[in-house]
Amino acid sequence: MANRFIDKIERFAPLGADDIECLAAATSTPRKFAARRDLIREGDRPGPVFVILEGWACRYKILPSGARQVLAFMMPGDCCDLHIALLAEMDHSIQTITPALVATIERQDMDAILDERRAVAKAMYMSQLVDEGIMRAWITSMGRRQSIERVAHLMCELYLRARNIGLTTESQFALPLSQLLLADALGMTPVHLNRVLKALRLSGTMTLERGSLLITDPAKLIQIAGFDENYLHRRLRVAS
Amino acid sequence: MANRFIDKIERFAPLGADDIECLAAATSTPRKFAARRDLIREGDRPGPVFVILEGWACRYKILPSGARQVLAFMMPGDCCDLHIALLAEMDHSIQTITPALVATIERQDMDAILDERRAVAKAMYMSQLVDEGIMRAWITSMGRRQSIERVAHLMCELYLRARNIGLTTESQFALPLSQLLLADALGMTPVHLNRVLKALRLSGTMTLERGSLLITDPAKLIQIAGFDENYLHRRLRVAS
DNA sequence: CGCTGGATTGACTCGGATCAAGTCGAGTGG
DNA sequence: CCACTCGACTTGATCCGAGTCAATCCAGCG
Repeated sequence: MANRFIDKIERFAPLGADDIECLAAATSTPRKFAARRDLIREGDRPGPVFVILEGWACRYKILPSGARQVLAFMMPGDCCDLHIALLAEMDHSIQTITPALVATIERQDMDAILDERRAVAKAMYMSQLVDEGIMRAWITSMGRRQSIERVAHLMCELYLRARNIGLTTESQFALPLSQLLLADALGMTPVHLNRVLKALRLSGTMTLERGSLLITDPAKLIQIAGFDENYLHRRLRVAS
Repeated sequence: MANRFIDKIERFAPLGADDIECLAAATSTPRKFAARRDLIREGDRPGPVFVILEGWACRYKILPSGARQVLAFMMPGDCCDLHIALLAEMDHSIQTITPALVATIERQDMDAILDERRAVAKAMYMSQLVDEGIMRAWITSMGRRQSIERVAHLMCELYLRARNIGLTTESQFALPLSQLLLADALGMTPVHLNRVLKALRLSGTMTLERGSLLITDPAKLIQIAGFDENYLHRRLRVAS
């Protein structure tokens, strides 16, 4: 049975059979969650590290006004901050988007892995650095990109991440995110997002429908987004 | 001689005399940099970890259009990602804002410290988690806050961070950031930022001039910002 | 003392928000 | 099998926050 977390981590640094076994053991008893279920809420005391094995989740914040800002999308293989247990309180919530299979790693186990398994620790730190890079890209998008560029950029990011874990076929992949959720991630209104998606569709760039994204003109999408193809993958130092 | 980095780190976890000595040694040969000098550029191979001892710096990205997005402000005591050396290439640049005193910690030294000094490692991980929290707050600001709220929120953040390291007097502190730089951080135009600052000044909330921020009505500033006072400090788990 | 880069202000434009109706499709129950 | 409902998606009309363009103003300084 595939473990998408191990698959992903393994891409960052070569792991020994015992490393893999150790990770497999740590994530061997995942739990099933329904869609739209909070795994942890803002204000909660952080517990174990969450690892998404199947399905999608997101980090988000709710503002006093009631507005929601999605901070990150988590797809199979993703996990949350390694040292999260050091904080007294979550500053954001994490919620499933689709039904999901989620493993948890307790703090001591996590610490033990990071201490004793250097290769695993290295791979996981790299993964975390990539996630930070994604956050920086989001800040850049929200601050300095027009809405159509922002949408295109996010789609590039999600496509590449999905491809990295083998979830794409050709230039298409399952993207189970409602327009409302995407709008909350992109800092725009659902109405305007809808218009932007229409424009992208009419220009023959990409089509998002029935939970699936089809990129009809990758070059154009990348050009609209001003996407730096290096940003998610080639930046990683090859085994040093 | 005060070492603002140690002062800051020490607030996160109790350190032994030997821990402090070790950090002091690691940052004992800082270098002076002029203002507006890149410490490292996007595309560069990451080197040592930078530690700002005196002065201000910022992380930023330049878009193909030439627009700049500032990703973070670094003040005395701040340092960049601990595991930065794992990446093949920087995805952003770091530049001094004012003349600055910057120490560097080589990769092996950093690894050794994180390995052997558990208290130091813990404190530094907490510091990094706080920085990540700040990034999430920035994403939230850019996505879901009006410009005046965004400005107020950033000022609250900077004030608190400055206060934490003892750089404030009453409700005032040195803020050597030009309106242009602030605009690039807030995702707005300098012209509009100027108007927002004027509005905040006229409403008796705060005044930013000649490199110094004076908060005349803290309660009002917090209220405009929708600032969660917990977000930078009380979230830290007290020595566990 | 003129130069230069930031700060300030005004006039005008525009991207995206808001408000308000629909439309469409998957369930659900009669 | 069809009416009913509910949530997500669409579309049109209008408004407004923030961007753009273009002058000044001003302080530090070579």
